[in-house]
Amino acid sequence: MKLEKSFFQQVYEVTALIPYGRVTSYGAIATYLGSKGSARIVGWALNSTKNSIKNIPAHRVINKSGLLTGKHHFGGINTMAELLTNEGLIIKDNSILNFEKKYWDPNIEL
DNA sequence: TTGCTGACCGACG
DNA sequence: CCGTCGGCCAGCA
Repeated sequence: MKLEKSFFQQVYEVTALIPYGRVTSYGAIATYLGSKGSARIVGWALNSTKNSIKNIPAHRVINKSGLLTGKHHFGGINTMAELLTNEGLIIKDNSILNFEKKYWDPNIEL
């Protein structure tokens, strides 16, 4: 299959496929796209999602430690945590409880 | 056009 | 355990 889409575009697709109440990591998406070391780019792409008209659940994407590193960029410091909490997740100290159980890996699910 | 930066991750000392 | 560095891709001055 030839995906001539840009790395960013692919990030949007994968992020949009994240099920409700699930979370994944930048590295997982990067790995799924074939660029393991491009985890940073994933975060950069998600930053562009704010500018995008599409409703991308970027709040479901966090770092591999289950830490909400990107909460600063959601307009509000608590915005990301509240969004996740609203989905049934539990945020404690900027980290997700039961992260392993709520973890959604595109490499496995897709 | 060149160079720096950014929501990360893994390796090394 | 903690600090530092390289790699990856795209946007911007």
